[in-house]
Amino acid sequence: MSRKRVTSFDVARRAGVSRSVVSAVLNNTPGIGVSEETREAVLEAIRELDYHVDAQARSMKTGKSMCLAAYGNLKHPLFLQLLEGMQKSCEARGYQILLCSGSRGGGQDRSKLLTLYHQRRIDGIVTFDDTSYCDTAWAEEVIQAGVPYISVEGFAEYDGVSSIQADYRGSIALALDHLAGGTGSAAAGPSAAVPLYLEMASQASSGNWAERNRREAYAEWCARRSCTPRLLQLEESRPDELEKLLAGHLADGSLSGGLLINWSSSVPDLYRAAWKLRLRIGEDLRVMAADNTIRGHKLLVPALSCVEIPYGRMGAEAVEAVLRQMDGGRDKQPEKIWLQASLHRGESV
Amino acid sequence: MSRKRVTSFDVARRAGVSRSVVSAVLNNTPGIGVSEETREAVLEAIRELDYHVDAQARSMKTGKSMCLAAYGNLKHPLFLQLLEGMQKSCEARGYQILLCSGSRGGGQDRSKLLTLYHQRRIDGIVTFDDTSYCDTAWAEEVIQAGVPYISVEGFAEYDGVSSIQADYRGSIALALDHLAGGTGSAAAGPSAAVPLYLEMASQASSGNWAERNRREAYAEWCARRSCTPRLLQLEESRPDELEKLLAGHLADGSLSGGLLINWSSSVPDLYRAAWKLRLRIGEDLRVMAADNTIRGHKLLVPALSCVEIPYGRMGAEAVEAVLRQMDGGRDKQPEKIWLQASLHRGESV
DNA sequence: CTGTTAGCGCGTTCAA
DNA sequence: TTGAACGCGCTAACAG
Repeated sequence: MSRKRVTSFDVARRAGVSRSVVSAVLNNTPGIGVSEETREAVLEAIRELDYHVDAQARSMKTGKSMCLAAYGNLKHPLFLQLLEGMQKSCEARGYQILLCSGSRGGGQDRSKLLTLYHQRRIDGIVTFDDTSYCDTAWAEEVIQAGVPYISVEGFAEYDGVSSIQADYRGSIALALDHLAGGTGSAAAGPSAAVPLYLEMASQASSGNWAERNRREAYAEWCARRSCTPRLLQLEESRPDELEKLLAGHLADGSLSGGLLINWSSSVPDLYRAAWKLRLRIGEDLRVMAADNTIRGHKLLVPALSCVEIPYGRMGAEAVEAVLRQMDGGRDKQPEKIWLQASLHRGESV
Repeated sequence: MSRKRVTSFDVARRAGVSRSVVSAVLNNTPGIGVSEETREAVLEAIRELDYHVDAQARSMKTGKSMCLAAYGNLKHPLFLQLLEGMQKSCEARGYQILLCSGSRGGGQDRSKLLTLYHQRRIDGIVTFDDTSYCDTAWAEEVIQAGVPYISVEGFAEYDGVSSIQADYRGSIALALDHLAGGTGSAAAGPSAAVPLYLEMASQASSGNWAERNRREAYAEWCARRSCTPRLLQLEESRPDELEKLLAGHLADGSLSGGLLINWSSSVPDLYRAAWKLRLRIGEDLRVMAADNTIRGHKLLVPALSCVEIPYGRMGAEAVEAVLRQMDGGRDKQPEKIWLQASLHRGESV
C-alpha cells in the first residue's frame, strides 16, 4: 500500500530542523539564511522520504495557481501548434496549461474562464480567436475582472486588450514575390502577367481585418509594379463556381500569372476543380495559398506552396505577454504584438 | 479597483448563518439539513457578493484536484480529437484537463506526470501513445504510485495497466469489404481480383501489435473468400520505391482489385507517384487507407476513402475509465477497452 | 547570520 | 445548526 502522505513536517523532523527551514530551502527564500550543512540535510530528507510539495497548499498561500487557461476551438487543427508554443514558454516558467475548449457554437462559454479565475484555478488567459473576433463585451468583463489576458488573432483593431497577430500584409507580399519570381526574371516588369488574387468569403469574413489587409497588400504590390490588380471574390464552399472560374480564365489565358488564394481550406476544392478539368497544378496552373491551415505543403499533391502563419511562436509569445501582465500590475497598457509569416516552397508554383 | 476577495466567511455573515451552512448549501451535503429559507438566503448572499469558492482551499481539504492530465505528442494532429473527447467527458463530470505534452524525443519526461500527481495537481492520467508503446517500467511506476491511469493505444498486449484501443482487425475488414464491394457484385467469388495490401514499415512498427493485427485480418479476409492474399511490404519514406511498385504492378494488371495501404501518412507519396505516372486515382487505380491520420477524406484530391479511428470516443471513454478507477480503489483490475472503427467513403475507390 | 515560533489562508467536516 | 479543529505550506516577527 502507498504509505501516508509525506508533509513538510515529516521532512523537518527527519532533518532535525523546523518546517520554515524546509520551506526556505525549497524556495531559496532570500530573507532566511540556511547553512550549507542544513540545506543538504533537508534535501537529503526530501529525497529519502520522496517528499513533494502540495501544490494546492502552496497555491493557497501564495495566491498563484501557476496555471494558464488555453481557450480555443478544438476543431481547428492549428490550435495544436498554438498549444505547443504555449507549452514551451510555460515549461520554461514553471507554469501549467489548463485546457478550456470552446465547444458550443455561438454561446459565450467564455464566461467560464472568468469563473476559473475567480476560483483561483488560473492566473491568466490565452484565447485563440478567429481574425474577425472582437467582442467588446467580453473585453470589458476581462478588464473588469482584472485577469491577465491576451487574444491570439482576435481584437486586432481594438486597443482595450492585448493581442498578438501575424503580419497578413507581409504574408501576401511574400506569396506574390514567390509567385512572380517563378514566372521569369526577378526584374519582371509590368509586361509580366499579374497573379490573380482569389478571395474566398463567408458572411463572417466580409469586413474582416485580415481579409482587408490582404486585399490592400495585394493592391499595393500591384501598384508597386504598376500593373493592374485582378481581384476575384467567391462564396466559400461553391466548388462548381470554382470550376467555372477556372475553365473561363484558362480559356483566355488570364491565369498565366498564377493564382493566389486567401484561404488554404478552399484549396482542395480548387485542386478538385483542376482534377476534373484534367489540368495539372504546378504545370498548367500555378497556385499559392495565403495561409496553411490545412497543412497542404505536406498533404496535397502536388505539394502546396503557401505562407505559414507562425502559430507556434504566437503561442510562446502570448504566454510571455500574459506573464508580463501579471508582474506589471493593472496599470500596464495592453500590448499589440506582430509576427512575421514565412514561406513554404511546394510544387504548386 | 477590484474589491477584496470574498470568502465564505463574508457570505455567512451576510446571510446571517455560519460558514458550515454555506459549505453545506454549496455541496448539498447530505448529513446536514438546511431549511429552504436559509438556503435561499445563502444563495442570495453568494449572488450579491459574487462569491466564488477558492478551488485551492477546497482541493486542499477534499484531496481532489478535479484535474486530469492529458499527455501526448502535440505534433500528432489527432491528439486534438482525443482532447475533444476528453473535454466532453470531463465537462460532464466537473473535471478540468491539464495539458502535458511530451516534447522531447526519447527522454522519459513522463515522470513529470507522477510528480504532478504527488503534488496533488492531478487526480489521474491519460496518455496518448503510439500503438507500439509498451514501456513496462513506466507501467510499474504508475502502479507503484497508485495513480489512476489509462493509455490510449498503448499497452495493447500488456495487462498491467488499463488501455483503450481501436479494433484494428475490424477496420481492415471494413476497408476490404468496401474495396471489394465497389468492384462488382457483393457476392464476388474467388474469381474477382484480390485487393493488394501494402504495408508501410518503420523500424518501430515491425513487431507492432496493430500492424500484426491488420496483417492477420487481411489474411483472414482473403481466406474467407478463398483467394490468395497479396501482401507487400515497403520501407516508409521511399517515394521512388512506391513509384516503381506502382508502375510494375500496373503493367501486369495486378492492381485491378485495388490497393489498401496501412498508413494514410504514406498516401501523399502514393498520390504523388500516381501523379508522376499520370494515373488517375479512383479511375486507373483504386486506393484505400486503413487509418485517417492525415485527414485525407477532406484534404486529398480525389478524396481518400479510408477507415476512421475513433479518437474522439476513445478520449471520452478514457476519461470515464480513469474516473472509475478513482472510485474503485486500487483493487480494481485494469480494463481493456475496444472501440470500433468507421468508414469514410471518398472518391479514391 | 542562522533558525524558531506563531499565525494565516479558506473551505470542509465532525463532535457537540 | 454551530463551533472548533484540520489540511499544508508560507512568512513576518522574533531569539540565539
